[in-house]
Amino acid sequence: MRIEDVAAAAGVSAQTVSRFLRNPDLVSAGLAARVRAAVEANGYMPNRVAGALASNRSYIVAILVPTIANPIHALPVQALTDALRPAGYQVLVGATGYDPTTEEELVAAFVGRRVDGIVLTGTGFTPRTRAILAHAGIPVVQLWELPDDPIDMAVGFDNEASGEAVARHLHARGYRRLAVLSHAAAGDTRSLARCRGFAREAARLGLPAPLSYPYESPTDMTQGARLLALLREGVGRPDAVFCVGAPIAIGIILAAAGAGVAIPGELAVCAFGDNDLAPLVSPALTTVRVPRQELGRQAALMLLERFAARGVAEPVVDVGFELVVRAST
Amino acid sequence: MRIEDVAAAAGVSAQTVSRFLRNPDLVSAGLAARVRAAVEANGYMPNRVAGALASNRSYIVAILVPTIANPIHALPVQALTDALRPAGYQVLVGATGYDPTTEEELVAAFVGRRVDGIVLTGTGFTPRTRAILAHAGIPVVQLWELPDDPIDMAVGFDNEASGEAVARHLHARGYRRLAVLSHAAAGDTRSLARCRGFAREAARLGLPAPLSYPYESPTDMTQGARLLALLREGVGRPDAVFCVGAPIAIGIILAAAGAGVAIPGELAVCAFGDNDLAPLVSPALTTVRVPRQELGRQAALMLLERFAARGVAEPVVDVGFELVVRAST
DNA sequence: GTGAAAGCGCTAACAT
DNA sequence: ATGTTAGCGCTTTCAC
Repeated sequence: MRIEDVAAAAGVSAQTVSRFLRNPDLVSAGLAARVRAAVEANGYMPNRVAGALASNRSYIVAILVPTIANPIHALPVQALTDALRPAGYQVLVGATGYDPTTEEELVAAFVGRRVDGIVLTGTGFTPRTRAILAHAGIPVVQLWELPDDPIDMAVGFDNEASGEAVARHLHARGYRRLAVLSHAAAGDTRSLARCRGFAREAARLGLPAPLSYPYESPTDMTQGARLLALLREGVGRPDAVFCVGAPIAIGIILAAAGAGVAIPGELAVCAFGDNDLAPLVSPALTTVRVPRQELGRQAALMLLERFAARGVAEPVVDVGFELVVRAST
Repeated sequence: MRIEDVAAAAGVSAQTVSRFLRNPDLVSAGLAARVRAAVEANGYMPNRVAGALASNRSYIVAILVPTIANPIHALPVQALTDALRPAGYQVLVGATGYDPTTEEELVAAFVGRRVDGIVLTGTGFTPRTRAILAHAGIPVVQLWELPDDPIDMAVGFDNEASGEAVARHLHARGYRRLAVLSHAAAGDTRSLARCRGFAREAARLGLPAPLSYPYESPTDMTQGARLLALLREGVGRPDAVFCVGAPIAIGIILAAAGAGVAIPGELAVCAFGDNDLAPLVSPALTTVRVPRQELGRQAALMLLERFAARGVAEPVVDVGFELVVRAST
């Protein structure tokens, strides 16, 4: 069933049906009624692929995340999806696994599909990724960071500053022997930035360089026991640890209870990334909270503004972060 | 830059470029080299929208979930995405929020986009949803259940049986005053099935009907304290509770520590849905584990088989479930 | 307000 | 192995 068949059934031209479908007000009441009847009688569903080809608008937005399985990224995807749907947009998701090459391939695939916009939870772009995006000329929103040299638009916060804030907090609480646990993937540039800020501020405060222990899986809470043991054996016995990823911190707190390690007495624990569990574990976990929903929602709003051809006033939006101090430090 | 421009640059026909792009082996080595050079020189990216229209294959699969923000659903989305990508498919996600009407709208939108297949984490379909799907004639996989009357294909397990298994386990452990906590949304038919199985088996074992307390947000662990209090005041003081959703159970276990309620001494706790935290909390949580990755992966495999026009031997796949007994019961 | 004509950029089917 | 022809089903543009 094509638009022309509906037109024939309604005794109008295909153009009238097309107009009615997109904006019923453009069609006189009489014809509108006939078209509506014909559409319903035949169960006609417009072919949006053909529409996309003809209009050069796909009404699809793509989002790239390291992994959807991590709630920290699933939430922005959900918020983006929700904010875009009322405007008729659907969301295509790609998981890069923190791999810049996969990211490049996905960007190429999405550009080939002529998506109307792309949201990137970046992974240290390859030069070609940037080139493809520039060449495609579609709106791009970088999420989770505030790049000096944005590809196009960005919604994020200052990752280095978040690490600095944590270092200052631990220092103010009297902790002097710091450690940091972070994700080892090369593509996780934002984790690196947080660590960088943490180490720099520690140095500025006259503290020794934080001991650093990388781990592989950012969501694997069972790593807690292993990492806790590592910390307890660490050179100079750290008295506070900054986990750049809340699940690891939760794992440590739960493991500490079993191992009889007093928190924060023997070891203070805090984390980047708020988590539903942070206030519930015992002791409650000090975290850096980022408005993750807002990240996705803002990205959607900026894209919609662009689609409406209104220029975006503020191409880089800082949603900020907040240090939520709880009992673990 | 269109395919014809590339063809002109390479001194071949558009068809040769098209062939080369999809299967280089179909083109002789000499021409292949020229085409490749022309493609790269011009940074040509095929327009997959036009390709989809001409071939009637979009290489897009849609998946509907209640919400992506819940890890229980995010994992199958990730697994589906991963399994489909090597075959050149991308995934469009829709969040129904457990609302059948939203589900219907999303199904209509996806069908309009001519997706090659749809995966449904169903929400008690409206009749129209079924009609749209039947009319579209595309492969459909229902996830998380084994319907008697599947729309097309299904990958799941027996939800009622999982509730029954839990009831038997609690009875065998000597618990006699059961309660069940479950999600209140009308569209959450699978939670209802688990409760039904639980209650039916309890009756068969001669136990009184389980007390039932519904809650709104399936992922809100802070509900734990409130629900724990409710249970402690419950008529006949339940000695065991089945949480149809692990986050609630985790919340209860964490709250119990603060409230000085002994688990399982004063209250046994178990849950449907395994969770990374289940083995880590104290006491470790007894759960029904479902192979969630397998759910997404199997759905992908079945769709790919269909796309390859090989008939699917087994249109309904039971991935089973497993009762993982831990210290909380 | 409505309709006719001309593509959008690709692939299927057929011919060579 | 390569080229030619004819759409895919819609929207854009322009005429009435």
